[in-house]
Amino acid sequence: MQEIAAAAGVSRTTLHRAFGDRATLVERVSEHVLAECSRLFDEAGIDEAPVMAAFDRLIEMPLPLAKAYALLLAEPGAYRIARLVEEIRTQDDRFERFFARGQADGIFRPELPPRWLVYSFGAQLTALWWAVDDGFVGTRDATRLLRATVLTGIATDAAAAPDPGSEGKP
Amino acid sequence: MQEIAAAAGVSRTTLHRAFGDRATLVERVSEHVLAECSRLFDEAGIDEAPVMAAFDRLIEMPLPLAKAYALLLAEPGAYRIARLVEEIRTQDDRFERFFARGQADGIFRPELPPRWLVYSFGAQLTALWWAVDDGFVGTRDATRLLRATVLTGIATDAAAAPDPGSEGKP
DNA sequence: TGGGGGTGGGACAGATTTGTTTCAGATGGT
DNA sequence: ACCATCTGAAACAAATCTGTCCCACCCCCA
Repeated sequence: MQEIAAAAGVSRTTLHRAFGDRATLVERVSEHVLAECSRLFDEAGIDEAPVMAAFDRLIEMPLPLAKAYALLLAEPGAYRIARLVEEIRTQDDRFERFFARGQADGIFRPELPPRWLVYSFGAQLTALWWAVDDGFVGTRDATRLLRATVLTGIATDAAAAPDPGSEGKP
Repeated sequence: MQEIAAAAGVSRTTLHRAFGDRATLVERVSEHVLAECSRLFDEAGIDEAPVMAAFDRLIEMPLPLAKAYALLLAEPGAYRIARLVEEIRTQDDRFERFFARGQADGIFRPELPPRWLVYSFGAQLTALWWAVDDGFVGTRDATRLLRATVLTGIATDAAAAPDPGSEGKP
């Protein structure tokens, strides 16, 4: 509480006046993050817009939201609030349907479980915020790097298709 | 402490006798995790073995270590121990050199900063543990999914190369 | 000049955590 | 049976955290 108040630039007293209990504080913050996330999904049109276009809008998500979402998932107290757990599950399911739709449309590889894509994408989004925060990635490069890594991976085309079996050996 | 002791199946007293202070406990555990990680890097031969072979050995890393490493990075107290921070930096640099070597050998895309590859790979490794833990990914599929997602991404070959410009439109 | 309304500092009791000590019981080797 | 060693339960003081007061202060508006 002391640290939170200090980070927010207010006193512990004010923090308490604004949110009351500690439990209600995490609840309010979590609700806000989830709602913001849902709003971004809406704006990107992940339910109905063309998959690749929605994907491109999605990866421009503001990084601070990714940070907040990661911190929310890292907060153990959040999992004790049934409504929040339910909401997180709902969002995951929604995101999973997006990837499944992409697979049906031939955009995403069908052999990868859509649920795994949710995890993988989310993890890389968090990693991107972290890398930017640590100063290793510029804000300008962020979207490009995320798009490249998520969509086409890190291997070169030559290395990714070793079936022809004619490269790499001296 | 109470929870840690319970999770370890011992009493709080024994935990204290074994590690003394709480600070020294996190320090000892962190040291162990870092050392284990370094040992796995050695075994995989990330400094000198052929890049793709080392990569394939690396992605078979035991998931519990990824879990422990993620928890270590999530522990705020760890960053107050200068030696640990230094060690983490050393490991990151070593891993970054691995990716740079892969780029020099034509295995990894040269346009992605090696440091970002460290972040992206680490994030997906953590995500994989999480997905397995949540029951969405079987232990048997784990390595395959990680390899596919990291190396070649999630897009189909058709969607990944939209330059020819002849697919996806009805 | 005189209030509202919001804010911070300080103080407070209650709860929780932490580190330590003591003692009783279990284990295992000789 | 005996001793060494380890463990857990309980109790304890010290420290920290939490939630709530109260009061002084500041700022803005009338």
